[in-house]
Formats: sequence, structure tokens, C-alpha cells
Amino acid sequence: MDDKNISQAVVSRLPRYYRYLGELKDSGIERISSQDLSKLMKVTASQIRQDFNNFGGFGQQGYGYNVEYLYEEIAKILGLNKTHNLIIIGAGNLGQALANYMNFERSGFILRGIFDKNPALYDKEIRGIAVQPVENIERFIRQNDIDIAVLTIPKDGAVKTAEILVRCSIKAIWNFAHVDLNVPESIVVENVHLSDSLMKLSYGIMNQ
Amino acid sequence: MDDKNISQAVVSRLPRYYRYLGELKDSGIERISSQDLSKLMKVTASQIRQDFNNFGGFGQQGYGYNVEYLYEEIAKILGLNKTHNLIIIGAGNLGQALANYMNFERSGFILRGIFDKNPALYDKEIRGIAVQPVENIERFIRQNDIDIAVLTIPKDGAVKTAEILVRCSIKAIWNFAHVDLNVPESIVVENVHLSDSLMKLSYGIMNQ
DNA sequence: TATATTTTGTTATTTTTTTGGCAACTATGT
DNA sequence: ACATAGTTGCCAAAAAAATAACAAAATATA
Repeated sequence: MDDKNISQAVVSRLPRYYRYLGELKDSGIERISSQDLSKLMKVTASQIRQDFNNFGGFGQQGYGYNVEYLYEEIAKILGLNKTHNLIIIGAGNLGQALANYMNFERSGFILRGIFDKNPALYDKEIRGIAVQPVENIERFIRQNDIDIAVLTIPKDGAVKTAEILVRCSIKAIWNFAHVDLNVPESIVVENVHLSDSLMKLSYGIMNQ
Repeated sequence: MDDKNISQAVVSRLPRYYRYLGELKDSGIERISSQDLSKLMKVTASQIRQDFNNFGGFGQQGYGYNVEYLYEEIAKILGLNKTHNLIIIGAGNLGQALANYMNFERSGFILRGIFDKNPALYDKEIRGIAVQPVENIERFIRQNDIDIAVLTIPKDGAVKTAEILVRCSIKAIWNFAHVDLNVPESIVVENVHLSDSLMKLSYGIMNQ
């Protein structure tokens, strides 16, 4: 199904398709054509068909796409039918916000542990999970089958912590630190550089 | 300086250049060639030169680029030499995290107000700024020269609030809600869809 | 049932983005 | 002062991405 080399551009668009299809499904729409979806999403119908056809033919001529079926297929492509255990490293404002904010369980991402280097936080519980010392990270990952580490610590700590995560053979890092992590190709890194995003917004203001 | 139509791909890379140049500057490096920078950043030297040349010739043959000069020029391109007044709408976990987390002032983004619809938060102060009722938004924006609204509320509220922001002629919206805002072209919208990002990460795990 | 309409999957074309190549110019060393 | 090595800015080529076009197949309609 998920073949050779799908371009990053295509993958980036999948979550948006998934979001729109979810909304269509929730509002009881059974089928949709690429043309109707293109109007809704403000992209070309051609792009929609091209994107889906990277993963196989999900539609039917003269009919269009079955919303629920397509929704489920995209979920599979994105791996949302599997569950992932994750830990948050850095229990500061952002770490706590992510722990509370994201509806992890509902979407298959299960928060298993929270870590910080500040002892003042060790008696604190977030969503029923106690904050642990960072020294425990390595053992915890190995013992609890953790796939994903969320890095919400300052950049110096992030680089050092990434080295630990590499040693534990973590599968993926969701990196909120303002630094590029240098890890082997086999480890997935998804960066969320909020300051980069704000700078792009600033550029946008400057240029109409 | 900021000419006709710079592609979004180029603009997206500017904050990363800015980050690397800042680090070079802080470590006392005076000059750098596109080739050395390309090794550091793991992109091609050709792309670096092309990107910079979209905005003018910042380098010198046989010398390279002066780090501090280039750093400042990129700051200007991104509009970081100007200050922007912003408000946060939604004082939940994420809104509070952003208020505390981002070093707004240092980077020219000045937090002027925080709004929420929950009265329980109105006596609360975040970074010395009291949380206000959302009913105040329109007047506050007009009276305090607000450029940017940060939307950290659920999607239903976000769509309705965006309509208010359009009426106030806000310049830009930093949107953390899981919905695409439908606003006039003249208003800059920068989306941070965290769940999209997590889905991309999930896809990455699936496909090695 | 026959016909017109809709709509996909796929190939072809166009556009955009990235990379390569090089003349012109600068710095440095002798 | 001169030669050598380094480096940009820009143009050309290549690669990638987006869009258009259309045959084939299904649905809808009369």
C-alpha cells in the first residue's frame, strides 16, 4: 500500500484531507467527488486525485469517493489505526499544555510518562501521571515500549537528550526545541519550531 | 528590497538561516561562505545563494557573507526590526504556555492582552496581564493598535472569533485551532496545526 | 434499454523549484 | 605586483510538483 517514495509534499497534505473527510463524515455526507472536495478545500481537483492515487485507487468513476471508506484508508496510511506510546520530556508550560491539550488517547497516542530535571515538579501529577526525573528516561523507554518522545525543553538540553533517545532506539521525536537535532536517518524527527512560524507570519505582515 | 513574488518555499527557509546565523554570530564567527554554511545546514550551497539573492546581493566574491550583516538583513526581511502588538485569545493551557514560553518582547512581539470566555480566569494574571472577557476584544484591538491575534481556542469559537478579527481589520492571525479560517486575502494567517504535525510523524514511523 | 452525464485514474503538459556550471571578482600569499 | 585559490551572482539545466486533458467506466435519466 504505502509504496516507494511518496513526496513529503503529498504527505503534508494528508492530515488536511483527513480533517475535512472527518467533518464530512460527521455531517452525514456519504460520498464526494474530487471536484466538490476541491471547492471545499480550495485546491485543484487534479491534485486531490493525484494525491490519493499515490496510495491506490480509492474512488469510483461516475460516483466519486466514499467518505467513510476514504477517511479510514487515510487513517491507515497515516498509521492512525495503530497506537503509540509516548513520553513528554520537559514539564514546563509547553510540556504541560501538550499533556493536557492534545486528546492523545482518542487519537491513538498514549501518554505514558512525563520527565523533568526540576525536582520541584516531582510531586506534581499531570493527567494522573507523575513527573519523573530525567535520569529515569532511558530505563523507562526500554521497559514501557515507548515509540515517541516529545521534546519540550530548551535547546541545550534537547541536543543532549536526543543522544540518550538515540541510544534507546526511540522511533520518533516530536521536537519543539529551537534546534535541529542530529540523529540517525532511521529515527523520525518532526520539528515544530514555533518561532519560525511566528517569523513567517511577521514576513507576511511586511509583504501585504 | 522585498520584491515581487518570493515563493513560499524560500520564505519558509529564512527563519532557519536566521537561527544558524545567530548561532554563528554568538560564537564569534565573522564570515562564512555558502559552502561552509551548506555543510552546517545540510542543504546545497546553490540553494543558499539563490535564496539570499532573491532579496539582493549580500555576499562578496572571494570573501563570502559577513555573518552579522547577513543576520541583520534577514531580520529586516522578516520584519523582526519592527515591533508588533499581539493578543492571545484563549487562556487555556496552550494560551498560557505561549504567553509564558515565547520570549515575545525580546523578539519584538509584545503581548498586550489575554482573553477568555471563562469568568473563572478573569482574576488571573499571566506575565502581569489580566485575562479579560472575550467581549472586550473588538474595543481592545481598536484602542491598542494590535497587529496580531493568537487563536488558542477550540475550532467552533475560532471561526466565530475570526469574524470579529476581520471586522477589526487585524493584520495577522496565528491560528492554533484545528480548522482553516476563512478570512480575506489581506489578512495573514499562519496555521500551527499540531495534530497535523503529529500525524506526519506517525506516517514517518510507519514508513521507516 | 439506450443515452447523456458524471467522475475517476492516468498520461501529458506546464509551472515551479532545485541543482549545476561558470564568468567575474576578491582576498591572500609570495 | 602577480599569480593562485576562493567565492559570489546569475544563467542554464534538471528534477519535482502541480495542473490540464482525456479515455474508460460507472451512474443517472428518460
